[in-house]
Amino acid sequence: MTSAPSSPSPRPGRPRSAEADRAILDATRAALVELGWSKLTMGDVAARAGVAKTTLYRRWAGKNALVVDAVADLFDEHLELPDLGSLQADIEGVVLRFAELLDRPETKTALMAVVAESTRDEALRERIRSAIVERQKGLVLLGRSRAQARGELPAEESAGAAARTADLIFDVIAGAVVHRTLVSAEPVDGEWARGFTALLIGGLSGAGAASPSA
Amino acid sequence: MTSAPSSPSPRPGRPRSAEADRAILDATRAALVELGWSKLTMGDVAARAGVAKTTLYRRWAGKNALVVDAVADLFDEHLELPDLGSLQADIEGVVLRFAELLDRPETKTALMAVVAESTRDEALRERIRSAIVERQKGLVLLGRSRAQARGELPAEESAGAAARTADLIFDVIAGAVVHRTLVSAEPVDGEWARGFTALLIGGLSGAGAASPSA
Amino acid sequence: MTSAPSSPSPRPGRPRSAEADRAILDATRAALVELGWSKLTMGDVAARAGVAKTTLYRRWAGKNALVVDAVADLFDEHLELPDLGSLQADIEGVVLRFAELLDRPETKTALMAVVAESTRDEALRERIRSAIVERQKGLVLLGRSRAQARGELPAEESAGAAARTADLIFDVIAGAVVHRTLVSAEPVDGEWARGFTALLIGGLSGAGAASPSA
Amino acid sequence: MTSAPSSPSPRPGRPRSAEADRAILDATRAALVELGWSKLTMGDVAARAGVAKTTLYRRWAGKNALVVDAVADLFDEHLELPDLGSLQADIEGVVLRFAELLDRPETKTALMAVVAESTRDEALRERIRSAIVERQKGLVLLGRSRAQARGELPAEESAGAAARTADLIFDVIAGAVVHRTLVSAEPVDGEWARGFTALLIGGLSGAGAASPSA
DNA sequence: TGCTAACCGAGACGGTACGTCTAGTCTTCGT
DNA sequence: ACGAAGACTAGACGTACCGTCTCGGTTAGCA
Repeated sequence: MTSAPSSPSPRPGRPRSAEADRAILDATRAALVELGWSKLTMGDVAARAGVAKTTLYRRWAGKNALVVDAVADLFDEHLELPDLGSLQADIEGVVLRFAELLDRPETKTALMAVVAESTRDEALRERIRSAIVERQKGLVLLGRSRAQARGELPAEESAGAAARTADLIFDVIAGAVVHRTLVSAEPVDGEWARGFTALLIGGLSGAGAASPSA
Repeated sequence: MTSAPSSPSPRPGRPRSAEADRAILDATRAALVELGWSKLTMGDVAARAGVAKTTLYRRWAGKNALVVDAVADLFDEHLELPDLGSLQADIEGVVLRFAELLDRPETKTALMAVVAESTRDEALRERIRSAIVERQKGLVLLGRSRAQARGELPAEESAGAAARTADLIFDVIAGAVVHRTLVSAEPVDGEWARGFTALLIGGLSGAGAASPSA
Repeated sequence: MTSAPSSPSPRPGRPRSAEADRAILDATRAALVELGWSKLTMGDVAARAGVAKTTLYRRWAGKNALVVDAVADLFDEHLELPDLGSLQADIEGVVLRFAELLDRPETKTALMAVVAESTRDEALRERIRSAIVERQKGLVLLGRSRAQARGELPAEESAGAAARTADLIFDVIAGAVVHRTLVSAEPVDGEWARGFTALLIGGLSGAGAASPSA
Repeated sequence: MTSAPSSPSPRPGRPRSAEADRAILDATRAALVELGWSKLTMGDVAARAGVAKTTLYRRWAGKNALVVDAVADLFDEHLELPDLGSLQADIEGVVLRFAELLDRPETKTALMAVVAESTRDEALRERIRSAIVERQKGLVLLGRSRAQARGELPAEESAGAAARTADLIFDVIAGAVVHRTLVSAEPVDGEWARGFTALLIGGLSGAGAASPSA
């Protein structure tokens, strides 16, 4: 399946390791596209990757962990925040990028499934948080600091309020896009993104609303 | 939900046991609480309900459809919108009620799972929409018309814009609460609800935010 | 076969449909031909006969009893012993008739199956004996008395010996034909029947062999 | 019986457990004794053998094939033909041994059942023939050659006649014993064996009985 | 003519077994 | 020491029949 490496390593160890990892994650994504989460099986992934099931279980604890890693790769590649010059453009941009990512069949079917599983599995929840959620949240922080630098948003009163507001904004953006895409099953297009962004900016800039005194 | 009540002529043969339906849905909820979505099995539900597996499959196509009906009942019971006197109070109320519902173990574990499955199953998606989503969306419409009657919100310019805005608001509210609860795994308490509501009302009453011309 | 016709008092209520009985037995034979014993189901027989399953169970205890009655009818129709003028011709005739009956798909598949079941079911064994076996054994007795009348066979020494010999001959004839047809799966044709009959008559007429002193 | 031992190269992967095979066949026989053919289930056999159902189905196509192999073992162990010095003694001996085998609960309940199934299943018929029937037929050939060596029976005129006669004798012996035991449900004791043997030897040594010219 | 009892169809019911599938582990050989 | 191959235990899957039951409705004989 894989070319025999010419490296004359004297001890047979793990020349496959890195290559196998990639093949497995690729196979996982391909299987997600074709079969969806619930029909995806470890045996099928192993066969696609040209790898024994043993090898999968040696590296991942199970289906959940494997899929999290497989889709996390996608988030790494596709989530970034180019500076588009204004807060509105930045938000619209990230909304559209995120929606595009969610619309891929491999993420669409996998993301909610692992979230569902994570309600019963603390380790999985932590893995999702570190592999996916925190990276997204970073975008919110980055966007806000840019907007504050541009003068579009006021500085926060305190570090605690800043964190709370960032969490709120993150949940609103990610939640709205996910809900629109997966639950309402309607497309997130330019029009929707503009409407949503207008609503959000209106809320953020309005009357100090985002920092409740309590 | 299962039968077509329009037919006035009773079909021949032994009628289905209404008691079994109730027992099955109760058992499903109990099993969700104890086992969670992924460990729930049809055989276990049947055993808890004191019913044969055949009876389950005669009424529901599978685990997905069964669980949708089981949690839909909870939405029926717990989702309502008492008039609290102001738009802010109404929104905070519905947010807290919805969060409370999502925090129940049976919904927490089941909701994202069936949504995930629905990405591959059109019939299931439709079932979720009619059994759960549309009822929630009704609350948004009700709340808005109350607010308009109170003068807190302006009337919509057109029916199309009204529907688009309602969908947007619905996705924002439901998405934010779901994301906060299940993905961020943080509590939706009074403070968060106030912050979120302030953000939303700010956006709604802000400069033309709710009606993008495009 | 099923009813007790001796009772002169007609029971109150609607009498059982005689037509249903016939339709059920016909349907059973047809199902045996098409499906064989193991694939035959009560529900299928009921559907073919245009009758509810309840009606079957009201008349027969189960699949075994039903099939015994269905094939017993065939034995009634096809087992007789026309006087062909000599012992040899009589035996060859009955062998060929019995073989022909066994070669029908409905008997071939059903007979051994009910015999197998009867090893664990005394009531079924009795039903087979009275409905099938005893009638066949009658043919042996009839054939022997004819042969004795013709002078082809000597009279028996005692009633006990007579009964024992008749049983032996019956088991030899029926057993050989059944074994040839179902186990060896070879045809019982005229040649085989002649060879078998010669063997049997040789044994019967030879040196008082059929009546061991013990 | 299950494997093709011709391949000298050991297939890759974990080899099948020989112990499991033995445990399964033992469990099958035990279940036949306790439950009989019709109540025997694959799941029960698996549980008795301490084996997963999958393992059964990996080796045998179903209940029929499994039971054939299980009873074939008994035939291997218990069917042999010690030289008792005379044709009569040899036949009586084999009749009694065969009857004893048939009287065991595991064979009594299973043999007719698989024969019945074999009327609809060519592969099963072939399996029964090779695993059981041919071995029995070998005994007939052996007994005849011994008798011919002793001068008790004449040599055959042709190979074809020899084969035909052997088949006939086999069907007569096996058929009579089976019919006596399972259909007539009467014991095969020494007296019956003597009577039957006398009948058979009389027929064999009688006037040209064994070689019909046609 | 109406009563009553047993019949009939249809089909839902609690059970049990089926044969398949997947998870995750274990064993063997080859490199 | 690792990897592929594949057998292993365990257990859920969804289906098929079993034999029973509950319906509404029918068909006799008796009053």
